[in-house]
Amino acid sequence: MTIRDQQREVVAGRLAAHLLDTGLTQTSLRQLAKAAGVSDRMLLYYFADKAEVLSAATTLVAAQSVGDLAGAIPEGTRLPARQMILLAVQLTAGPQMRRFMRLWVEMIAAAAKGEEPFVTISAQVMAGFRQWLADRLDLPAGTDPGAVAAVIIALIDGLALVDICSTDAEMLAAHQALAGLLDGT
Amino acid sequence: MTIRDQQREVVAGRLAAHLLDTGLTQTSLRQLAKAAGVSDRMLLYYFADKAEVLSAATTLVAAQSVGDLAGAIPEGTRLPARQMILLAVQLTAGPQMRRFMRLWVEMIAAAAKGEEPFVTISAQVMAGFRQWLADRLDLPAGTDPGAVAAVIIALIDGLALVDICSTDAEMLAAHQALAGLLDGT
DNA sequence: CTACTCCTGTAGCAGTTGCTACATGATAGC
DNA sequence: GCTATCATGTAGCAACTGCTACAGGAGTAG
Repeated sequence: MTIRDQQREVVAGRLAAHLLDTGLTQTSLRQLAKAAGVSDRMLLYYFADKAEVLSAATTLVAAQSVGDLAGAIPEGTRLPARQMILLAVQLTAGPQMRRFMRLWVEMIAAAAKGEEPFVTISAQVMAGFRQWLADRLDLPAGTDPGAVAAVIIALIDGLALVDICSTDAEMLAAHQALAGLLDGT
Repeated sequence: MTIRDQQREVVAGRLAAHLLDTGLTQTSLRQLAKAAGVSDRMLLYYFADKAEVLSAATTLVAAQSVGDLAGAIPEGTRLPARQMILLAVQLTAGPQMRRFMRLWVEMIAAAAKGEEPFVTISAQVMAGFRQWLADRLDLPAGTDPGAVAAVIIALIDGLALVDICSTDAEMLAAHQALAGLLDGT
């Protein structure tokens, strides 16, 4: 492994943390280089171009976050939709995961603008997460697990969207209301 | 009313259409000016700065879209949560409203980055829509209408997010799965 | 010792950004 | 007719953008 390959990993790790901290607000090459503790010149030596830099950093962030999520759900768990929703909402509302959700929203918006690498990566992460969730759902026969997973993801991501424009108190009330909706049949 | 005031309205209208078409991809002053059919110099004569330009255009878009939505729901209607969800999903999935939802996602992401005028406007639109929806919900006593409205908005907006990263077939299946979830039980 | 590849810093280019200084015509009040 | 405000065009500035050309040091193979 050359120095270059080592640095690629080190830099990607630092940029992953940087993106979790700042979202996509500080993503010029010079800002990224500063956050990674290298010169912008070297950033483009380690990676081909800006898209590859962001690609490496965001896939790493996504992998870490999926890992965190997976760690909180024991292997082999299968839950009915309602309980999965409650668990997922609870997990993603924590301070750690909340930062990722905010970044995730920004990534999808960038994908909506057609910006690479976000179009590609968002689609991959979304598909991966949908599959991951579908495999852990316990559904009635004849139900499409992928489609139900998509709905659950929509609710989770939607709450992250609403969170951006709301107060903490409003979010708390919303979480309670959701529990009530799922509870009272 | 001075020419300036007239132009402010004309330009805002053209920019509203422009934003619905292109999202937030073409939002430099020169690009906005071109879309409005004026020079960038004049854009900054009509409006104080870029934030005010975008503010005028986005509030207009939001007002128009809320109007469209309101037109599809007769005055005085009150629906239980499940039916409201189905109706809202159906309305926002149409080709017209879908463009607004995409723009809306981009606006919230810009708000997440702390960009003005999106922080202010997103919060206003979100609060207004939540109130509007709460007033049209028929809920059991003791339930917080604003909180339930927030959950419904989260689901609607979340579906728009998922839509960005998904195929049409996947979205169709998701809509069916949602109907199934609300129907069963 | 030489040549060659890997690594890294300096400097800068061409394009875009938001915004502004300045000049000029038009119009209107007196 | 004179002055003052409104309206509009031309030109440009300073900052930032992604990216690159070039030079040089450091180690290594022959």
